[in-house]
Amino acid sequence: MNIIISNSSSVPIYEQIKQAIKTAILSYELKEDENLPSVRNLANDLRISFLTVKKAYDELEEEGYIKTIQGKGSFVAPKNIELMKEERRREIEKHVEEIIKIAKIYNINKSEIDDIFNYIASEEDIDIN
Amino acid sequence: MNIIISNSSSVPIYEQIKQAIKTAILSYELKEDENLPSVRNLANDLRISFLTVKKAYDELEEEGYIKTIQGKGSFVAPKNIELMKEERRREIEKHVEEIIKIAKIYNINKSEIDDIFNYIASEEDIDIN
DNA sequence: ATACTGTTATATACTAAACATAACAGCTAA
DNA sequence: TTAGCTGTTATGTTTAGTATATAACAGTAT
Repeated sequence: MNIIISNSSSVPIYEQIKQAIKTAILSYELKEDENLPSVRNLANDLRISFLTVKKAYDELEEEGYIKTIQGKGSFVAPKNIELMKEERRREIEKHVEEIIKIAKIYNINKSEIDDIFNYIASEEDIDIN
Repeated sequence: MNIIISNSSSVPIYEQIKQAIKTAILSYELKEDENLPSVRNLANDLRISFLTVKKAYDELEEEGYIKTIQGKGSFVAPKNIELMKEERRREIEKHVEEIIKIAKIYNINKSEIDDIFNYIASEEDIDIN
């Protein structure tokens, strides 16, 4: 797993770590029961305090993404497949809600939004269909 | 103009004010040269410090949305129509970019995204087409 | 035992956000 | 002209969140 954090970002470091690990788990890059780096190792790699990593891990555990056992380490929690699909969907829903809210205020219709989709998709050089 | 702020939100109060006024301007609810509430009045209405309102107004001026004249008040700045369209589009683009990033990671295709669109649109009881 | 894991406690530093208060300055209408 | 609005500036305080360092403690495995 490759975590890159930005020191200058307004997003807290522990939050960046959480996001990176969440994404890795939801995209199956990290598999069930797979070992996460130890708090001290990851902290050394990222050149930050282990307390910052611990905070990220603590919250990930609270949210059910990982499981930590004292003396052993942290592991990807076994997760309900349906639940994971739901969570990925929710991420998208949040943004769609925002888009629709904006479209409503500014009277923008679906075809205009589709145009933006196609524009962004082509820019990122991916096939969205 | 009706501004509602949440004290418990993690979004700063001055940011909430900025967003509300920006939206009102971009949606033509506030028209060119229209008078904004005075910093002290708005502060009283919202029961916050006038310094917080001033911070919001200062940044809105910096971004070109309003114009402030000492002793007179703050006014909606005359804006380039094309520029406004661009800005509204950018708001949507930001979200589309996020959606595509997520779709890329999780292998979600456009029809699934469209389903979500239709779902949210129907929930909000609006015609998106 | 040693060397890894995670845990806890304490203390410090820094920053952003929000506030209170007071004094000052420009505009305008009575 | 003055009263009562506007905005401006300065100073200081409080609070919460983030991140750090250090040290000591506890569980696991070889």
